Amino acid sequence: MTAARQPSIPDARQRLVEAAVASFAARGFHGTTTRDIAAGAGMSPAALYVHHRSKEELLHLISREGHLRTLALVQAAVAEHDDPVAQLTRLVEDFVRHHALTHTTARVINYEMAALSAEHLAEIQELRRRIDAVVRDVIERGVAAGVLATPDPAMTATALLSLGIDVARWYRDGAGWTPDQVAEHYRDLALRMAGA
Amino acid sequence: MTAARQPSIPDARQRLVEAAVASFAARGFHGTTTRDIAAGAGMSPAALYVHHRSKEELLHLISREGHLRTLALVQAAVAEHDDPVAQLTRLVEDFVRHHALTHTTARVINYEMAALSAEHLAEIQELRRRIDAVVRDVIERGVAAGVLATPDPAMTATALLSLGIDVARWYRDGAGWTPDQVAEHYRDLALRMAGA
DNA sequence: GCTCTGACTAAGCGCTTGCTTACTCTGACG
DNA sequence: CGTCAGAGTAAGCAAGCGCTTAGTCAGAGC
Repeated sequence: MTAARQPSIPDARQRLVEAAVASFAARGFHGTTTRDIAAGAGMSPAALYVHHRSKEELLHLISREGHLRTLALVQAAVAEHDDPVAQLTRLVEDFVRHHALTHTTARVINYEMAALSAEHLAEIQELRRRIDAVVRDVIERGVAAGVLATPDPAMTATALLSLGIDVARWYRDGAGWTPDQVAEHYRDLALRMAGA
Repeated sequence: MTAARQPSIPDARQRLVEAAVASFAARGFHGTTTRDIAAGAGMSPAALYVHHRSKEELLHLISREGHLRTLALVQAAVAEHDDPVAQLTRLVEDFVRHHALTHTTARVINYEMAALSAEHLAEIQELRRRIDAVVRDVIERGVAAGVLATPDPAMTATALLSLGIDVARWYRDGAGWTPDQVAEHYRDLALRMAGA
């Protein structure tokens, strides 16, 4: 009973999520119709409501999974090393590469937040605070240990996150730089910014 | 005839523009209705069409004026000095302060571009290329003169512009930092990034 | 072979959308 | 005082919106 629906349901459900990501990224949440999403998944308009409660719930699903993945990414970067400089190096490189690689999803989760319901928005903002705290903590520990130097660690943390997030806005596939090239250059910029 | 309409027309027309900026920034272009805009300007829904051709034309007007102002800002910063380091210092400080001060308008012109018509989008992208060229040129001249040092001036220019633009996304009035504080800190970050 | 479950859809409901039409009103001009 | 231009509006149209209803159909279980 529970095993029998595995091959069928997740596939269609996931196809709808992927079509929603593509549409939301291209035209925004309010510029996307439920018919766009269903057509993108090769289904009739009503099929969306077989697998998801509403258009907003789709956005929430995309947003929550994306933020959880980003939180896991920054936590993993910090867990790998003890030295704040090594942690920051790894964190920025992974964060930037991730935003270049998944720029379509990243665009949705960072620029369509205003379309979330009040409760869903609050949940997402809590995840963002936790991501923010990890980055700020790395810089504060680095400054305390004397291996980093910046007059305002909180603002420098904001700038580093901002720099990484905004990659999702301007990055284009196959136009100039690869995700690895951007990640490496940004890693060096970040180390300079933090006074390593 | 031409002088007589001065006190009346521009006022109502401008009020509609300001209401559109507020609505577009809060809910996005597609999330804003023409009734929202008209109500924000204290008028009936039909009044919008007395002063503007369409909702999209309002966005175009806001976008063009905003980009022209930003272009003028970066050109003025470069015109003030001969030294690339002094030019970059002034440019980043003014650019960032401007994006913090006018974050509502800046949010619209940077994050609602996809809602423009094909022709209007092309016009705006040309303005953005010119803004980009000014910043890239400053860094390239600085590197050539040996007063700046970065392995990829074009990517560093992209990062600096990105950092300034993204201020419009996260900056909140009266929450932590003043526009001047952000401008000063970001100026110092920029000089480190560019290897001054 | 019959039943039942669940993925999927054709049709469409009630509402909102961007924009228009046909009108009123005010105030400047001769 | 009559005319006329232009700011503004009440009412509404056609189209599109998110979502629902009532049903079809394929396959698994007995």
